[in-house]
Amino acid sequence: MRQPDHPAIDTVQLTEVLAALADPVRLALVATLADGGARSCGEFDLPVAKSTLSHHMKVLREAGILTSRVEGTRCFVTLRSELEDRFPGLLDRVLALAAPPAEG
Amino acid sequence: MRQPDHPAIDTVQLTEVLAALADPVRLALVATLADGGARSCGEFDLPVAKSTLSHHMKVLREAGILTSRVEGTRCFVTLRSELEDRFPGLLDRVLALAAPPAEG
DNA sequence: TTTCATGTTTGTCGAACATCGAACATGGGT
DNA sequence: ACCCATGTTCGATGTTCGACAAACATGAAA
Repeated sequence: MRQPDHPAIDTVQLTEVLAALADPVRLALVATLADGGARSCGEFDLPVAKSTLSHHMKVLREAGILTSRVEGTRCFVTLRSELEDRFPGLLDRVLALAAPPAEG
Repeated sequence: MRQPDHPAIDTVQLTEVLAALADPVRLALVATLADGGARSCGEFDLPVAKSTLSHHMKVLREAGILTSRVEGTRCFVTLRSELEDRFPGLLDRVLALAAPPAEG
């Protein structure tokens, strides 16, 4: 597996980021990564086929939201820290609001 | 013209709001309303046909982002203040980041 | 009532999207 | 070399989106 390309963070548009986050599967995916840790793609427990998951990863990567790193036969993803430089506070806010109510 | 329906703010989903904002025309539209004032639909200077504009208004209304009020033959729109209750800080953050660089 | 202004609704189009399964590519183990 | 695990890419399918023009609805003005 070749290392995937990541766009220069300056070229990422706000509407592109919003569109990437405007999907339940992708938002759940990003929320899982919110602790800053890395995950292999297979670790996500989402109700989609692996090809679909791969697609969503690509959308998030191209929106500058996460980075992929290939290691052996696995692919680790992390939130892309530069997104905070480009759109300060955006992801934090969205993730805070996307978080489960956490009451009771 | 009948008064348009607005969804109960509790029923609005975050992904729906994000999707509504993830379009350049709609984002520009919302940014114009950011001063809190009302505008009639015709006041917006956007490069789309009026039917298209009407469609975008509908999307924003159904996402709980703005309210429409019909007055005579005109239709006034405003940002919907309850959105702030539902998703605190979201619109502020997005609009701050969408704002023109304002340099020079 | 006829006309005009302002929006909305409807129908249509092509583009983009979400999803899947199948096929493929790659690397690690045995 | 062979097999398995892990992802990616491809092709197909159905849905949604954004755009427009045309038709409609409504209210105000003449």
